[in-house]
Amino acid sequence: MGEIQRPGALYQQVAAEIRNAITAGEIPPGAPVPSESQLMDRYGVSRPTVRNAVAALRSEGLIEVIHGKGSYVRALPAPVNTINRSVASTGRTFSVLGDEVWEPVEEPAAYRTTATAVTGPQLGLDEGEALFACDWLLIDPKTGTRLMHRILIPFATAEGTGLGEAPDSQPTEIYAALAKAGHKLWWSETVGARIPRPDERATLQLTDATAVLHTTRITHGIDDQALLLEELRVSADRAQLAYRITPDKAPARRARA
Amino acid sequence: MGEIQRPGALYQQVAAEIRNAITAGEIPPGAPVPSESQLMDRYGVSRPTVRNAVAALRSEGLIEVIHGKGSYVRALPAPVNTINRSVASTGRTFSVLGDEVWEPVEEPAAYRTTATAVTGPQLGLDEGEALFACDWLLIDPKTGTRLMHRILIPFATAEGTGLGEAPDSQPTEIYAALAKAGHKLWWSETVGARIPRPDERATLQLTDATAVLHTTRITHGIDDQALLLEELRVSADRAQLAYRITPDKAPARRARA
DNA sequence: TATCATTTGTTCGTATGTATC
DNA sequence: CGATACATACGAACAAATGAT
Repeated sequence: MGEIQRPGALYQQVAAEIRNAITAGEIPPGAPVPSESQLMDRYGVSRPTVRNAVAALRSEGLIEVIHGKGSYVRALPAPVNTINRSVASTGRTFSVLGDEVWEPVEEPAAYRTTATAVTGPQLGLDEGEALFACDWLLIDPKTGTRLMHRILIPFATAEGTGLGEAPDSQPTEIYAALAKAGHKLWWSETVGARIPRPDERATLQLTDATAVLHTTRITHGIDDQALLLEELRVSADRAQLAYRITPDKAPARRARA
Repeated sequence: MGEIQRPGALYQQVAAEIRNAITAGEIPPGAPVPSESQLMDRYGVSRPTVRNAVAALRSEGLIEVIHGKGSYVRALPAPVNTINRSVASTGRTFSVLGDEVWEPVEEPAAYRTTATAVTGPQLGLDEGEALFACDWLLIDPKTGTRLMHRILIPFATAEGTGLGEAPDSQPTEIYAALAKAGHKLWWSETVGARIPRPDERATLQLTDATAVLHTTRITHGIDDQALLLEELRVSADRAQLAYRITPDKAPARRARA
């Protein structure tokens, strides 16, 4: 690191110096970043300036700060769970593939709720219509990765399948019940990500500067009718989602991606 | 908002007060949050404390701060591009579906590179083996959403298809060339997210507190051989990805979602 | 167990720079 | 130009967590 002369705010210059030292490998992953007082001496700046620089690197996810101990370079290629979102079927039995076994952290919470402006249209319901719901908090004991799963079952779907009595069933069991009721199933799924809300940060035990992966899966039956909505939330630092894509025999519209 | 009495740091109590006012709808999206001096008076705290609280809400993505003007509640359900990652085919012609037309912002950059510790195994190559590569920066003119696309073509794939001469081809053209060479194509895709690096924040024009969606698509041909690697990066605030899932006729292993 | 030095966290005060209107 | 509002920077003090004595 050399003397500071580059443009911009002081704290950004300090942050850039440290950032360069990290990306250049001078401070390897896991190694401690100089303490605040050392940085004050090194760059001749005040403590607020140093803390501002450290906060910037922290929000970039480049370093981890431990109260009373110090700052450390984050080992970025963290262990990752790959969650396979494909579905396999043998007749009317469905299975979700993957190398992980997700175990409940707490008892599933089954309750009733109503369709919102977001979930209503996806399920073909009006806002305010009643739904069965069940929330799971799951963990992969091998890696400690936590996962939130929510399932919404419209009354129309529950009728005739007995799902209203057991809204805390596993998705594969629900798929089987729907297939038994005569549905030929397929799924549409959207994937997004965002900065976690405080409550998500707590329940998923997320560290600083981590995003949340958020998927919404709609189960479709006969006539492409929407039967079921599942939501999945998981730390983007710990997990990624996997899909298998096979070409559809659909008419082409526009190209380029 | 009432007087501050809850536990925790002062700035966190202030942040919680403002957060509650926002989530309760007292300050609707787009409306200004009280200025720093107003918050100082309102809660009887110093300027650094107020700034700390505002910084917290800012990093949560709850408010947007404009220098010299004020802080405003972010309109969270932002306009979203839904990028359909399915592939349609009619014979040897492939198309990528979606309502957007992505246009190049700048000329594509074609270059040669080598397989890394990450990309090598995915393509079945040793680290350091040479590759053709091409980077695109695309934009959806309707929404202004930007998108980074990178394609990696191993030499083995380029041979016999003439792709080495035109590494800046569209993916659909490359798919067609591979199908013409006798490959029956399918794709595997992984989706992750992370906090953007400073350069990604600049090229994708990301605002504060936005994550980047990151997908890696492998094109498979005969014998499930890996032929091609595509990477996609896009603002998680602006875009989500969509997949279609149909059940595979594969043997079941373990259940539980 | 208790104490102490080190390090980060929180809070106050104050001053000046810069962008917006 | 001036008023307002956010950005940067310095100084100072005490609180809280950590690790070693």
